[in-house]
Amino acid sequence: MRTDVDTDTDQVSLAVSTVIFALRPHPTTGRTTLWLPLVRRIREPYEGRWALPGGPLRPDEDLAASARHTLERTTGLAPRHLEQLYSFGAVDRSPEDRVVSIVYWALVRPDEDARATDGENVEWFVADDVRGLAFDHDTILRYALARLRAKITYSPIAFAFVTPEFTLADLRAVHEAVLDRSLDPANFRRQVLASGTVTATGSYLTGTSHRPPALYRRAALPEEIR
Amino acid sequence: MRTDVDTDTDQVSLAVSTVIFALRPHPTTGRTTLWLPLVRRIREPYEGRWALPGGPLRPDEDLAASARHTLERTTGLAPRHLEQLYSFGAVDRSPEDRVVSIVYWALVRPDEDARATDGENVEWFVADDVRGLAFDHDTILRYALARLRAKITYSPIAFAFVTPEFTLADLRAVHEAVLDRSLDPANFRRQVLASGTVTATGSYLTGTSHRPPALYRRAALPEEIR
DNA sequence: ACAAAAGTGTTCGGGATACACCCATGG
DNA sequence: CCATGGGTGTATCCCGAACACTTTTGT
Repeated sequence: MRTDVDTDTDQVSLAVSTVIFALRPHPTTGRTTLWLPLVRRIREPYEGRWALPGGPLRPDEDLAASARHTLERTTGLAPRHLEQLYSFGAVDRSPEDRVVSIVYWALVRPDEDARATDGENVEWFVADDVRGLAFDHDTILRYALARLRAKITYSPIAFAFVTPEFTLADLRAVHEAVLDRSLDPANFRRQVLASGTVTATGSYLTGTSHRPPALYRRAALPEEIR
Repeated sequence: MRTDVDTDTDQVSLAVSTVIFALRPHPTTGRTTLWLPLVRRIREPYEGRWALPGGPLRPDEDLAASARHTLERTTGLAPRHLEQLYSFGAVDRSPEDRVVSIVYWALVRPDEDARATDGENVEWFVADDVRGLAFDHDTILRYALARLRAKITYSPIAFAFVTPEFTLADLRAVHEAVLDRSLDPANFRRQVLASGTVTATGSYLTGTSHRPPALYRRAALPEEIR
């Protein structure tokens, strides 16, 4: 039991990690699903294991800024959605030293993540298939997945996964990929239009082998919903 | 810009603070409302100002354990509900030094908090009237209040405010106090009973000047809802 | 003409709301 | 017997789910 807390504060270190989600086709089924980039640890503990990208918090940067730096280092891209997930601080979550991790989660667009080439120690995985991560990162990933799937049902975060102009089918495909079930096109359309979160651009997407769908843009939000 | 992160980690210190809510009658209106205990700062920065109870995280204790210790020191009581709220880490939230605070929020019962005598530097305040706290604690308190009011509508956290055996009127009073509006007794009853979160004890509360209300207990939860 | 997806209309059922009304106790 | 809250019944509205049906393009 320590008593000299004030003179010995460096025993607890603080890290910021990020769960980065993107949508890509599943390697076997072809259905669009959630992927995330992981980094291979190059030193102990858990050397050689995959882990969430992260790093120590610098004294001169905010928590979200730290998460953005991590994401930039990993994928080379700026997230369209970045949000604090939870803080994990169990005493034994890291062997030897004591580390508290403040975890963020981010969403990036498929057209963006195409530019993100895998580095030598960075690789993308199907989120639901990931197991055996370093530290308590399995737990963190499950938690992030649950949060994403819950939040997409009541919050307009699906926009982070589509291009600035999109069809309602695009938006529906995002929901279907995240929730892993099909949704009624008619009802989905009505719900989205009724929510007032989209505005029609007036133009239509041509080149499809069927009726051209209307293009929409995200509406200027009168009241921000966290 | 620092580069020797590993050898100089004590520049960012980590604290755990707790927003503790209890229900008490409002001093002027008499209506039951939310109160919380605050501690007066006895040193700089913000000396003399009121602040949320908290303290540095010890290397040997988990985050929630740290919050419990703080709460025990302040009110002398164990919370019936303790939950992580959010982590605040803006660079300028504390002058001079850099402090990241992981904030928890707790709910205590009125019959418990009666035993919590105010210390010389501890005082209870009406939550909605509090302003001018130290650091960014005003922001934190607003955030906690919003979270509590949102969460009570879809999660059975009201039990944390009532005794083990309670009438449905007791439970309704909690909701009304937190949301600050009256609820239809008939509909409230049906919703609670339909939710399956309560079980009738079979006994009734006597001594009232009207029909004796049935007493209920919290049901054993088949599926925990966070 | 046909396929395929866009887009519209309609029905059905469950849950929330509002409110009338009866029940059981103390005074 | 009256006041007071406990407790039940019920009509209404709204919203989501299900699904039939029309529209508009490419091939």
